[in-house]
Amino acid sequence: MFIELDLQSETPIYAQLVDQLIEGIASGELKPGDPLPSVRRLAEDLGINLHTVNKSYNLLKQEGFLQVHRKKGVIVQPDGMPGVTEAFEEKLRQQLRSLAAAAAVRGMSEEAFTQESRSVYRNTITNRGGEQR
Amino acid sequence: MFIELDLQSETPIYAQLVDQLIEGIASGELKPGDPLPSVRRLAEDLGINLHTVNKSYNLLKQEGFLQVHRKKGVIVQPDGMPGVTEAFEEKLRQQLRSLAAAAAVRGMSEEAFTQESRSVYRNTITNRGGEQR
DNA sequence: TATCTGTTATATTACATGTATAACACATAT
DNA sequence: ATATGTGTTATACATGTAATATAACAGATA
Repeated sequence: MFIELDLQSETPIYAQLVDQLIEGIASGELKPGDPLPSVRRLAEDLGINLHTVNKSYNLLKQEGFLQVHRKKGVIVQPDGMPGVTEAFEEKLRQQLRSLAAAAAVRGMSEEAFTQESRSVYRNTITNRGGEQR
Repeated sequence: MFIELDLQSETPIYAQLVDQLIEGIASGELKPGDPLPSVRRLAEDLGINLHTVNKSYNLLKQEGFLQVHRKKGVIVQPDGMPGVTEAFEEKLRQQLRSLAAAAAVRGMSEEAFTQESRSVYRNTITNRGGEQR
């Protein structure tokens, strides 16, 4: 599992980590039941603090993407991922609204925006990391 | 121009304001050359501080969506909006990647995600809750 | 002259982020 | 049993951001 953090980014480290773990699950690189590194191990590997990793893990646990087993440690949710809840749809729409408006103002067409969304979705669930085009 | 702020939201007030002004421009509710309220006026109307409005205006000015005229005050960019820059495309893709992964993990199909994007784009550039213009 | 504009400066409060130690209960391997 | 590793919790500290509060300035306006 590749994880690349940008310590200069305005996006918090714990949020970058959450994003990349979700992308790992979406891409199939992380499968249900797979173990994740311990908070101390991953923190050391990434050169960050234990509590920052713990915060990410807890957020993912709270959303139902991870489980914590006293025996197996932290694993990817093996009993089915959370579905498309009303809360998620609302958040998705709100974020898309912001992106769509910024795109439209800059002259990006409906088709271009829609195709970009489709393209990103495809790259998300298949390829990872590499550049293309 | 309706502006609704959620003071309880985790999204900063200045960012909500930036978003809604861009949506106003995208929808056509705000047209190039249109004047915006003064920082003091808008701050008072919204019940927030002058500097918060000023921060939003400055961000929008810096991105090229607003102009500040010594005579006309703050107006919507009359000389053509910024286009689809490389920096914007990169930011758009990064945000879409996060959304697409979260959607995919929850079982949202490519088609559903794509159609949601298209739908939101359409609602953005057309009518906004019964405005006349 | 008095008022309004954006702008700048300073100060303060509150909160988020990230780090740093330390300790706890539980499980596991030697 | 002892040592080690696990997630978890508590406390503390430094830094930066967000938001507010006053105050002042230069330029435009009525």
